[in-house]
Amino acid sequence: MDIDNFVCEDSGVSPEGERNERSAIRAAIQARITDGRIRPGERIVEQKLAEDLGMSRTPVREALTALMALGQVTRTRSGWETVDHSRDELRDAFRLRASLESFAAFNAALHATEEQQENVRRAYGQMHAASGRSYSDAFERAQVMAGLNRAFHQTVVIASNNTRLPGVMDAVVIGPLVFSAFSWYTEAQLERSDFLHGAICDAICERDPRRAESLMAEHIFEGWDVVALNVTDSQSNGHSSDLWHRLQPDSRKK
Amino acid sequence: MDIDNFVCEDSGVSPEGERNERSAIRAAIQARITDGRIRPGERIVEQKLAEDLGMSRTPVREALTALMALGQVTRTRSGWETVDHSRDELRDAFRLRASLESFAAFNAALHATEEQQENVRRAYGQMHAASGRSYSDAFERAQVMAGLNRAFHQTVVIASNNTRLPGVMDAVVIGPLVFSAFSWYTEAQLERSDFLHGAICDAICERDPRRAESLMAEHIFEGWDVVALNVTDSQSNGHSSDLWHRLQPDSRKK
DNA sequence: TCGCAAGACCTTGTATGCGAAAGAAACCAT
DNA sequence: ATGGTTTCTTTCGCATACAAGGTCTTGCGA
Repeated sequence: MDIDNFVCEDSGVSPEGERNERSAIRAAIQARITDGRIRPGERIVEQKLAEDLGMSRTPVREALTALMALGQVTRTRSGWETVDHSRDELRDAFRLRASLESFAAFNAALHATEEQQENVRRAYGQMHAASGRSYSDAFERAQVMAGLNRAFHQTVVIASNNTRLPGVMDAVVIGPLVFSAFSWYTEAQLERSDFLHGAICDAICERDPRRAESLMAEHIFEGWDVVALNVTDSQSNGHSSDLWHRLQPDSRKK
Repeated sequence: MDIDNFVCEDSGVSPEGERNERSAIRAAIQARITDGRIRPGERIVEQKLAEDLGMSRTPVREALTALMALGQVTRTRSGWETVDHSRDELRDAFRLRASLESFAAFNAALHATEEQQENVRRAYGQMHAASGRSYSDAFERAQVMAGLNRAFHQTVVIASNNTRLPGVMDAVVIGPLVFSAFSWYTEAQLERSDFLHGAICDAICERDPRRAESLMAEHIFEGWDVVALNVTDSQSNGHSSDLWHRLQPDSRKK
């Protein structure tokens, strides 16, 4: 099997309902969407994708169905395509995410175990370190940072100890945006983000739910600020990362 | 096709990504789960279900995949089964739901159009009327009330005008519980619920977000109170409605 | 040159076949 | 009688076949 473990961060806490093989396929497709190899609004042909992943249509189809339930792809009259959110939809998604992640932070501060606190600290530490590093190109930076960022937020969500939450988050986070956002951050904004991560981390470990909650909300809203500045008006059509296409010129297959 | 339009409330706002046929299948299965024809934790055999619905395994499989992404069924080592939530998981789901529906109510109060306000009023009115009616049996009552209740909450969610929210709610509401809950409500509790619905309705129409928010949270939490009293300890195993099995004795197919 | 229509091509939706793996049952031995 | 092993049955996972519907192209006529 030829599945690339590229930005292949598995959905994290696999909800114990999927077996690896299966979620690997989904993750592979998801990765293609988040990092921009499949652009927003682009059509997806089952056969092509199947060949590309070295398998038959059936499992691909299944993965796409799951992704549809998570709101990442849609079915058009005939065919699949990745969703291309309008600016309003993006705003909605961020507001919702602010609400949910605040909830997560609040509960993490309340209920996180020692070990989970440690995980949050570690995730923060890694990201803090990574924001100081230098990178060969913007793509690599975005890739690394987005991955670690995702890990941090996921750790907090898990630390909330709400069994239902991780699954729901998958339906809220807009992959491509979080990814390309990191190519939009200025140095100052990156520092600010890092600072808030640290503060959130502290609030959780000091068991200060209200503080963790409001910090997280603020953090997400500031994320929206960055996105809002960079997303063109209404129908976004490719708001997100052309990064991959700009930086990986070899694979410009049509 | 032999799909029953029984408790076949379509997912409401079909996220514009599914076509009727498809969502009808999903709804049919969902209905079987919510009203207890398929019990929590019960195994699902693709072939059986397919025959039962008068179709092949493939579309059934697809529907199940979608339901898995929504956290309503899981894949075991080999096979499907409906999720059987532990008491803790149910608590988590209700807390999350409280958070999300508060968010919905808040935004509904802020952003609902005139027409949407009217829809909320109407949904409340219908449920208010229905709680006065008399019913032939407990099953019918639960069925009608659960349906209208769902409609009311869905209307509020839609009135929030957050495009992302309806889809997310599907992953949070535990079907079987909302259904059987209505067989647990005492007369007083039903009245209380009705009262809160009215208050929520008012708060939304008077554009009082904070009030709508806290009322909704309270409403959900009180819902949890009822559930908490009726759900047996940890691993629930059939906490929910045996209603269907008790009241529809003819279809006791094993 | 442009518009419309017919045809070819492509893509999905559903059904079905087959191999593999899990589960159940039966059987043997201790 | 019980435990372990072996066989047998069930059920899924994946691949593939075929039909229906959509899309694009091409060709003809105005």
